[in-house]
Amino acid sequence: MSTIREVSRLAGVSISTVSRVLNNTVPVAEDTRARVMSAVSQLGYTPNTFARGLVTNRSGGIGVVVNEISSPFYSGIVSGIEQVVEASGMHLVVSSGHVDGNLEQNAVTFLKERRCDALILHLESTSDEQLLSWSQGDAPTVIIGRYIPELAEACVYLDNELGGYLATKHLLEQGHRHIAHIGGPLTMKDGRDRLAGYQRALHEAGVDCDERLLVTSNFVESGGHDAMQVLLERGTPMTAVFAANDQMAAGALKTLREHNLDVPKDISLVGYDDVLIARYLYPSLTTVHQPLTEMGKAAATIALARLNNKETEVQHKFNPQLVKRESVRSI
Amino acid sequence: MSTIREVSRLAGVSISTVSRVLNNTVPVAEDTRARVMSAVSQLGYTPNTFARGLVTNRSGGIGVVVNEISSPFYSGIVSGIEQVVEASGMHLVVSSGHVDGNLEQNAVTFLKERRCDALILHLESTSDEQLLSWSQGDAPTVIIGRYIPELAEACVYLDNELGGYLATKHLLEQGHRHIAHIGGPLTMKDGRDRLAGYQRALHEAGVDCDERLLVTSNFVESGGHDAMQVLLERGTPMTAVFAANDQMAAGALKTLREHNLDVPKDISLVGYDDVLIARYLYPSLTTVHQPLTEMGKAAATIALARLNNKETEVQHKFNPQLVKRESVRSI
DNA sequence: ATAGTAAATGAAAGCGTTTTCATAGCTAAG
DNA sequence: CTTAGCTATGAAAACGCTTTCATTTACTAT
Repeated sequence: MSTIREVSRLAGVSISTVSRVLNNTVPVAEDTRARVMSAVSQLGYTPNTFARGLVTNRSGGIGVVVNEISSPFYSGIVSGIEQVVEASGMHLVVSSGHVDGNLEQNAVTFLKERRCDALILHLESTSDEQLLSWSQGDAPTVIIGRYIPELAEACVYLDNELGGYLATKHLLEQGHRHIAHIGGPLTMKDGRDRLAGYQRALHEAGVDCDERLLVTSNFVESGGHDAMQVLLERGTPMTAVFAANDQMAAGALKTLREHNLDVPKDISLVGYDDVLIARYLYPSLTTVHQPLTEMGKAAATIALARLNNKETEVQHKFNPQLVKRESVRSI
Repeated sequence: MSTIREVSRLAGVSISTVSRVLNNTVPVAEDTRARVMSAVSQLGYTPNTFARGLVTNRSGGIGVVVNEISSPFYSGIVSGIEQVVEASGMHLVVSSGHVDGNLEQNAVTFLKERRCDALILHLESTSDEQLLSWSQGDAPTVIIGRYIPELAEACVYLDNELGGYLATKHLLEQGHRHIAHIGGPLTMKDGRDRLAGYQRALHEAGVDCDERLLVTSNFVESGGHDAMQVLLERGTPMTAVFAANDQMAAGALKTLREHNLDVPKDISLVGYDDVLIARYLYPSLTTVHQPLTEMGKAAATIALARLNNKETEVQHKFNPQLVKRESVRSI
């Protein structure tokens, strides 16, 4: 690896001049600039990141923490972040939280130690207070999937209450009156908000909110499967189910099929997230779409803007959208 | 941020001693070690990565290039890599190739400039020669999804020919004789190998390889959809289809449904990859499973071993496995 | 007792940049 | 013709660490 000194010797200038050419900080005479550039390409010189970082205190890395990269939900977000970050010549350092609170903490600490220039976090088991304290640190911090008033400018999130409302309202409009809800864990804000939206839609329509039509479970396929089982065993009449995410909907669909119930003929079904499987299920799933990639892009844009002390007009609150497919019928 | 100097002052020792305590390089008297450690935690000191890297020439980062993080296929691999890398106290720097050859090049160059200690690559549009030349560089390089004889020790790959063989053989065993194949692009080795396995199985069973039952297309849903359309239009009799990946199988399934053909009653269907959707499709898809996470782990293990000049016994060639679900029936 | 050796520690060089400050060479104003 | 004010460049400090080499101290062996 060649150094800036070798370049300067070959070009017959001082290392300061080489640095200036490379960083475009100060005007340099055209011919010296040309000599330097030619020396650079002759030697195949690339600046040493460490030396540069030591002086500038910038690593060029943006740290990202999500629960689990391999989930379609998170990888959609990461993909959006990546596009923006890489376009700006920086790079992505990824770490997973794996749902566990301690691991989330570790992941963040880890990235901070690695001197990431900014952090983009989607955390579930970490308190608002903790996030607040992290945000005081040197590295600009952007939070995805949560709204914290004190950090409003640093939050990118989806209106989950609205999503729940849209899903339920759609079912109401199709004539359904006995609508069950398979909710996510109430410990998670996403789960609570979607439930709240469900309830608001029912109230607005003057439909009673029957407790027996409500089950909460985990955001995975088996969670939906079990929850549907519970609903059927209760025997409460229902014509539609709104599941708080697509994987739960898929599980519920399986249970219904096991009971020889047809979707949407016997029971209509709505999911949430619009991940890939929603399109592939049979019947394809009516669900609530979240602009994951867009949200990732927005988060990255905010992070970069803060890093460079620039102002940006970026959307913070994203709206979910109902995607109508084949799993709902009107009655 | 506190520095090693402040720690040394607080502990009443020299900075060399602090460094020695922190890196465990040389024995240090028990009481001095204790004094140093207490100073470290009092100040909340963390070593500056840049300064350390400048001396050691190690960044602690492992670079990963895949086509597209948001695809379930790649994120499975990345997830495996991450587990191993993070357990070793290093971190992951991720960059996407996005199928395009130039971008793949860029991504690798980018990571090399970032002084990643090792690289793990899953590339599609890059030649073996290029990979070979990259492997000569300072950073150990591991290649996923390809076998290059000169780099045998650095390759982690799946026996795709065997996978194609298993899928086809299964259909043959169920009594099928007219088996179509929706292949991937023949420019991609994966596509060619799976096709080869398909042909070998047919030959072994003494079944003619009818050209009219062969279509190639792109590894996406619409590719499968179109390819199935072509097969049906040709009108060649067939009772089963082997698609070269699950997404194509899903597309084919859609086409069949549009033509009121039932799977598996009228046509049996086998996919490849066993990504999440395979389980969720209706009927759930018989497919060929690849141990993605395991392969990622293996790749990371090799990279770390090379980095530390250690020997490891790691599996390089992984075997695919047939997963029987509901999309095949015997005739 | 004394030389010799091992163990623990300190001093200082060096890693490759960026950046501040100084200087040399000009141009324009008085 | 002198001097102030630019502009382009160079010299050198600083960033925070690891590591080599030197030094001190404490022991062991003669």
